[in-house]
Amino acid sequence: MATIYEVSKLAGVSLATVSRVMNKNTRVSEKTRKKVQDAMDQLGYRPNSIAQSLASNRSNSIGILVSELHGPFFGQMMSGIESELRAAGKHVIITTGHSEQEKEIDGIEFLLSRNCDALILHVEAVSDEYLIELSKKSTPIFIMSRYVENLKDRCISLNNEMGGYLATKTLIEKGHSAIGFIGGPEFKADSRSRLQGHRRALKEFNLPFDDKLYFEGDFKETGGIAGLRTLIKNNDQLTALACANDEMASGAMKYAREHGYNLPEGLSIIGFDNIIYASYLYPTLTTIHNPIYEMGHMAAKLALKSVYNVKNLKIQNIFEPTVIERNSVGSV
Amino acid sequence: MATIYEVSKLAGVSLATVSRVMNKNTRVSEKTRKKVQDAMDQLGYRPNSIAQSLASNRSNSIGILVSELHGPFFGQMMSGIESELRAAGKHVIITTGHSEQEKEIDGIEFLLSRNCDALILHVEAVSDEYLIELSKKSTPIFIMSRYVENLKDRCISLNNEMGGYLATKTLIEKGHSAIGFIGGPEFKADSRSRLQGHRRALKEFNLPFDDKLYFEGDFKETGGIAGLRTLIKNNDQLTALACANDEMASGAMKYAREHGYNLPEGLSIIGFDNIIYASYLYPTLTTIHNPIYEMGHMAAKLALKSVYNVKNLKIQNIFEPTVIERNSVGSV
DNA sequence: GATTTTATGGCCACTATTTACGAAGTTTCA
DNA sequence: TGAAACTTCGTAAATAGTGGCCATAAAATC
Repeated sequence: MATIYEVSKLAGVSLATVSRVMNKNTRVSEKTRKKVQDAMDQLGYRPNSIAQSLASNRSNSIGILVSELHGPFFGQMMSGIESELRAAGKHVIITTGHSEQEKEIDGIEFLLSRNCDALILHVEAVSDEYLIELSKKSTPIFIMSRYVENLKDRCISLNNEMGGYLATKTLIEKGHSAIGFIGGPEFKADSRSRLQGHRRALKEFNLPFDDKLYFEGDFKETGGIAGLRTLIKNNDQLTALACANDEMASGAMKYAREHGYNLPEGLSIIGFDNIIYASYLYPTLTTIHNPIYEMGHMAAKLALKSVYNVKNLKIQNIFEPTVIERNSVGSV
Repeated sequence: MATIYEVSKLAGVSLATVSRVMNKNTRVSEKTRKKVQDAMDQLGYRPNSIAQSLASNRSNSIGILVSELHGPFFGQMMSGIESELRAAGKHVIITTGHSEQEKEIDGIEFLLSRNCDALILHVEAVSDEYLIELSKKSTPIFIMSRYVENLKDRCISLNNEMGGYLATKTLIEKGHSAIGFIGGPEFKADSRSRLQGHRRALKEFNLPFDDKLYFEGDFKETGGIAGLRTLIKNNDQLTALACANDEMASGAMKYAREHGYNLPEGLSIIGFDNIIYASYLYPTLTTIHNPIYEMGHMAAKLALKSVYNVKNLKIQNIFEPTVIERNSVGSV
C-alpha cells in the first residue's frame, strides 16, 4: 500500500501539502492540488485511517451499544444510525449489553477502549446515575430511547406517555370499557410512562383504573401469554387489551386464539412499537408506531453535530408516537 | 489519558518492561509485574488501541458487510459473529450493501479503508469473479451463506439443495402431489440450489416438475403474494406450496387467507429459514431451519483461526438444514 | 566461586499521519 | 519602489505505541 511519503515524492511536494490536499481545511493552489491528486490516483493511494486517527486524536468511529443485535427493534435502530454515519464517512462499532448491568458496563468499557469518538447507547439495566457519571468523561455519550432528565439534550426518546395514552384512547373510542393492560417491567422508565399514559386515558373518559386489569409483563411473547391468562382469570368481561409492546401483543393473540377467542370480535388487542412483523400477524396488529428508525437517524445526527461539528442539523430530542390502525381492534 | 510513559515512570521500570507486562509474551518477574499493574490501576491506564494498531499493523477489527441491518436473518447472523469476536477482544465494524452491486463494492472499499484485519461478507449482487479477485488482496475475506467453489474453505454456507429437498419431501410425505414452488431470484445461487432440491424430491417420488407450478419470487412478502396468485391461476388443484424463504411464505399465507383458504386444511405451506417470527404467524409456520446464528459463530471462528492464529478451533464449512414441524402443513 | 539462566534497562527504528511554526513567494497599495 | 499583508508550502515535532537488539545485573546452578 502506498503511503503519504510516496505520494509526496511522486508529486514533488512535502508531506504537509499532501495532507492539506486530503483534508481540504487549508488553502492549496489548484496547480499543486492537481499534481497531488494525480500522484494519488497513479499510486492508488488510500489514507491509512489508523495513522490518521493517531495523529488527529480522532478515530472517526462511533460506538453503539444495543441490547441485542437480533430483534426487529434494534435492527431498525441500527439501520437508522448506520445509514446516517456511513454517509458522513464515519464507521460504526457495534456491541451488545443483553439488558444486564454488568454486560452493559463491560460493553461500554470495551467501546471506550477502542477510542470511539462518541457512544450511542441503548442501555436498560444501568442506572441514571451511572450514565450521568459517564457523561462527565471525555467521550461524549448519547442515549437512545430513554429519557434522563439531567442529560436531556443527549437523549433521543419517544413520548411514551403519549403512546400509552393513544393506545388506550383508541380502544375506548371503539366502545371498549373493560380494558386490560399488559405493561413492561416496571424498573424500565419506558414501561412506567406507557402505563401512566394508559391511566391518563382512562381518567379522561371517567373509567376507573383497576389493579386486576393490570399485569406486569416482560416485553416478550411469554409475558403476553401469562398476562392475558391472568387478566382473563381476574375479569371475564374483558373486551380489549393494550400491550406495552408488540411481542407481548403477539403472545396475547396466540393465547387468545388457543382459548377460543375470535380476533378481533371476541377480543381487541393493540400493541406498541410497530415492529416489522406486526403486519404479518393474523389479524394484522393495530399498534402504536415508534419511529425508531428516524430516532436512530437523529441520534446519529446529534453525534455528528456535537462531535464533528457538522452544521445545519436540526435536532429533535423527543419523538411523538402515532396510531397505526390495522385489524386487531374491533368495535363493541 | 495516561500513556505508557507515565506508567513506566510511576512504576519505576522501562517502557520495554511495561510492554512486556501487557503483551505477556516474554517473562517478567512477579514482583515487577505487580509494580507495573499497580501503576496501571492507579493511573487508570488503558492502552491506546489506535497506537497499538499502527505499530503492530493490526487493527483488531473485523469488517462485516450484510445486506441490511434490520431483518431477522441478518440479526441472527450478526449476533453469532459478534458474540464470538467480542469474547476474543476483537471488534466488529458493520456496514451494509443493500443487495446492490455498487453499494456492496462501496461497502467493501469502506471497510478496507478502515484497515480491518479481515472481512466477513454476506454479499448477493457481486459476482463470484469479483470475490475471487478480492480474495487475492492482502486482507483475508470470508463469505457467509454463499458457496463459491474456488474459495470453498473461506465460505460458510448452508446445504441449500438439501433444504429444498427436505421441504418438498415433507409435503410429499403428507400426501401432497400438486405442489407449487415459489423460488427466490434466480441470479442468486441460493435460490437455484433450493429449487434444485425441490426438483430432486419430486423426481425421487416420481412426480413431474411442472413449469406452471413454479414462480420466481423476490424473497419478500410481495413475492409470496404474487406467486400464490399466479400458481392458483395456473392450477386450481394446488394443495401445497413450498416457499424458498419465510417472508414469501408469510405473504402467501396472507394471500391464501384473504382468498378464502383455510390453513392448513385448504392449503399447506412450508417456508425456509426459520426466522424468528415464523412461530408468531398463524398458523405457526412449518419451515426449514437455517442455522444462521451458528453459521455466524463459525465465520467468526474461521476468521479468528486464520487471522489471529487462535488454536483448537474446529471449522465446519457447510451446515445442514433440518425440518421444523409446526402447524402450516396438513395431510391430504 | 565460576558459569549459566533469567530479568530488566536502554536505545532506536518503525508505523502514517496531523499540525504548529515559520519561511519563502506574491500581491496590494501608498 | 518598498513595506505590509496575504497566500502557499516545507520542516520538524508530536501522536502512542511495538519490537528487536544488546548490555548488564541479579539469581540460580554446578
